[in-house]
Amino acid sequence: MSDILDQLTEAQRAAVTHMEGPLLVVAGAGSGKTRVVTRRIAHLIQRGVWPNQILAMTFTNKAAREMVERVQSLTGERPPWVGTFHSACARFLRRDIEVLGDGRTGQFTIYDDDDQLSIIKLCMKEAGVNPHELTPSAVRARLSRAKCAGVDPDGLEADPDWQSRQVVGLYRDYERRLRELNAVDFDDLLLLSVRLLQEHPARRDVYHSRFRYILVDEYQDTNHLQYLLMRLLTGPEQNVHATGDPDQSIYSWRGAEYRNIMEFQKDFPKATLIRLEQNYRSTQLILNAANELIRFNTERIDKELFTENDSGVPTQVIHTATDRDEADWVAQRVQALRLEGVRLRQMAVFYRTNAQSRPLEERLMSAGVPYQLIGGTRFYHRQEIKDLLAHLQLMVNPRDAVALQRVVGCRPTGVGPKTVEAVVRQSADDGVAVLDLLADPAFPTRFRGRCNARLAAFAAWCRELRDLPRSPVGDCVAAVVEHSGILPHLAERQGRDPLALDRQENIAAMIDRAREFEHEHPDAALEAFLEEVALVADVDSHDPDSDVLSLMTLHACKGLEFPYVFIVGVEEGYMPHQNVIDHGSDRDVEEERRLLYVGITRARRAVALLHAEDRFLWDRASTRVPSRFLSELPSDDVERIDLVGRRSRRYSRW
DNA sequence: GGCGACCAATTTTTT
DNA sequence: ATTGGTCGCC
Repeated sequence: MSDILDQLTEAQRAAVTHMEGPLLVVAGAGSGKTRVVTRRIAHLIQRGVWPNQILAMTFTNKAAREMVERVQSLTGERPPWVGTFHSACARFLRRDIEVLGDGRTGQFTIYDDDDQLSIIKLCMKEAGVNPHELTPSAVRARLSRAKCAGVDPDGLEADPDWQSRQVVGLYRDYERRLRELNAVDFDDLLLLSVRLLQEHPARRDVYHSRFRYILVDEYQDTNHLQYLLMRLLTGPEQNVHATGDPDQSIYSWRGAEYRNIMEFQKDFPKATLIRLEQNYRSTQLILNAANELIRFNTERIDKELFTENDSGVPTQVIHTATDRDEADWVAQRVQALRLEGVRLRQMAVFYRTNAQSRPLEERLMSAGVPYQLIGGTRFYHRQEIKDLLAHLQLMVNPRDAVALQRVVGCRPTGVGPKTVEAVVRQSADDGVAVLDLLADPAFPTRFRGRCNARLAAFAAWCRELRDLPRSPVGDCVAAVVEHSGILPHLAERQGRDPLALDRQENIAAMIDRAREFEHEHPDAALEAFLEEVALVADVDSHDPDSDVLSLMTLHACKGLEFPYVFIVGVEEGYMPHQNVIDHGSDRDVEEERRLLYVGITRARRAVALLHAEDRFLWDRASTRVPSRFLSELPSDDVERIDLVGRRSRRYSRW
């Protein structure tokens, strides 16, 4: 017990020892929030609460894992259930989705945003919508926004915005298709869980008696559905604990409403409010810069972080001639710090968009600086990985015709889109899952189309796929790779596809990943593996133990900290982003400012903000303007270094 | 109808 | 860098 309460300030201790009733902790950047949350969980457990009566929801799987580890080392007990909203919902639905009676079963597939987009394109094609007038990604954004706000097609029909009403038909088609495919998208995980709890009080009671303590981290970034979920999961005892910081809300584009945190006390009038404003992470000068910057936002609760740390060194603002010089400066500075004995894992580079990593990577590579890229072209989104996953998804969910199409298309099978279309139509007519139809030994008699030898051979192959052993997971994935013929097919393409070798290696890495998963969860089913793969975030791949430089977007850096931080591309067009300048409101600009605030407050010892005079954008040179946010920094605490016209020409490619 | 080759178009941020 | 479209060949 004693070490749980060790070295805590009064405010922190009050939060840690809070037992019953609603609790809101407004925790500024670097104020020891994680510490407070993990210790509160440990404290609850030590006071006799069973770990499995606690449900904690974090923003990323990595945060969840960390929390589990820390609680475990504090208590030595079995850890509570910690996960993201999405993974918790996936588990609720695996169990209970059939209660909803919309035709979906516990074997549902989780579609990622790419799958979502292809379904929307299909719907648009069928409805004869011109994709140039209304782009599929705009439709997706609207549908997602509607879903996250809890608006169904009927509700959208009443929307005052005609552009929203325009997509009502597509919304209905899209939903119908997902139901037929026995699939859900990310938003559905939340939406259907909310529906489950709202419409089936008996299920809700089950969850209430199971989870007596609910904790929600990063509350400023919850959307309406997540808010409803929290309220629905909170039992009559109201043991709900939310933690967050309105100044770090950076996901409004995904439906996050930081008003949720502002109104917690209205929702729970008995709530205890604890504010953590002392920062233990950064130097005074870093904090001055951050405080001064965020003061320019009008919509916020007044909050001023303070620290008793050293004043440190001024924040540097570096103006270079080109993007190449910018990358060069970072590489050289990293090398210099290394010579001073700073480890690479103590440094990180942040940027606004994933595409900005390219010039950095080139310089770092030639300078011999090892780095890890968080995000970017994500592993699980590579085509060969998606091809392999489609096989597994089809095994689990025999109704997944989208997966079937991918399986057919990833290598020559003698079967093409037209034939698949006919088979899918037949399976719909018969009311039989498409894989079950194909795998049926009586397929030729049940399929009313032409059944030539190639199709019969493919049907036999499908039967073998369906009957492969599904556990243990590692063996299953290896067997599917073997059966799929993906590797020989890639080997054959070696000459024409320069990436063929990489792809083969990625497939091998995927088998390793499955074996690892099997090792961590010996009894887990194939479904569980697919779920993990579908729901892992990019920050989840961040490995703080390997001694390399970390590169990531400003969104991905949330929740992390590094002694030395570089932020590149601090220019109009990136910060704020061009889309915000062109179409955004003041509120959107404020979110961009918060994004930079989050980046700066990750740093313990020093921050450098870089911007270039000229930059290659879409293969064309463009002249850049420093970000408006740079002029908002306190000039006394900032050191401005202008390198334009000095060493630039040496490295310039013009 | 299937398949391979070639060209264009898209990328803000992510569970 | 993936994908979706079109074209010519089997």
